[in-house]
Amino acid sequence: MSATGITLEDLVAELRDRGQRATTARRAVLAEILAAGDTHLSAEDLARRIQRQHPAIHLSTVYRTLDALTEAGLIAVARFRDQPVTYHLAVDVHHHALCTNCGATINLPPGALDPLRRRLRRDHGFRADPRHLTIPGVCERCAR
Amino acid sequence: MSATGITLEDLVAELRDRGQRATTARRAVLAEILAAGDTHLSAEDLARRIQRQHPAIHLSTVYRTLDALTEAGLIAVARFRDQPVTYHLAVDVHHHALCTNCGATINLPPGALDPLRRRLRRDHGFRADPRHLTIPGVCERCAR
DNA sequence: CTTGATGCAAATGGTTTGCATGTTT
DNA sequence: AAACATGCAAACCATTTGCATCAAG
Repeated sequence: MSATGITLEDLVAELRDRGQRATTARRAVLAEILAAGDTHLSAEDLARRIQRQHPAIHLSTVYRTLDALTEAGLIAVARFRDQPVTYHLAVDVHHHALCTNCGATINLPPGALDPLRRRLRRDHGFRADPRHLTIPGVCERCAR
Repeated sequence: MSATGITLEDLVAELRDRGQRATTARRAVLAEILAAGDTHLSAEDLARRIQRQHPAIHLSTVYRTLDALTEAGLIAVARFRDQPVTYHLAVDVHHHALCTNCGATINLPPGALDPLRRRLRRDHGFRADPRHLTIPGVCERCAR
């Protein structure tokens, strides 16, 4: 499901296109997020992993980098419950279902929420913007 | 839309039924949440309001009370973005849409997400539990 | 060389906790 | 009286920020 053929260089190029600098820290963050596939990582997760290779890269830099990458549209944010915020590649992934038991993530196709959006619009005049919506529940394996 | 005929005494009775004590602080919190109707209040919002009548009730007590009431199923939690967590009556309100512009809340009928749940179940074996889901977007008035 | 990114340490802000005391049952 | 809730101050923890230094364009 995460077999997008995206490479680190694609992401770096994209970053440059948005007028952002491609620094060591940013490459490292992108590389780890790319390597993580569907797994969602917190800022601290990322810092720990990155520091195996680049001990000098500071947690605060990771936070600032994550902000920059989010702003650039390369990565997206997901929150759930009390857990710290997590990040993942934004490439055409729009909604998630998150297993509250094992933490597994299911990426939903971009249109999955369209019927709901239409209904909200029609019945309540409400323009839903569910780009970063995470739906809690229990995944197939955990359901037994 | 918040014209549920629920009274403070209903809530207090419910609380007692769950084996919890009906203290001044808990009554005060329930009263404010009830008075707030569809508005979502943070712990600090509630503390400020409560302290107008009961200056001695401490913010930490409000937090502990909110935990207790949530545990008892009387109130429910909603999160959005970076904002602090907010609380509202749990009585048969299951999903929300929240205007990111003005903060207005739209309560969706309990079945509003059923089609989505069915699809997730059928296509991914995923049992969604969207009890506390809050859908961001822009409400009718703010859309112009 | 100029602008923006980084490391570090310190600050922030929402939330939680330990403990002695007060209140509910 | 026993069990539990509360007030207060202090701790926590994820995240942010100020500032001097460093690296990318």
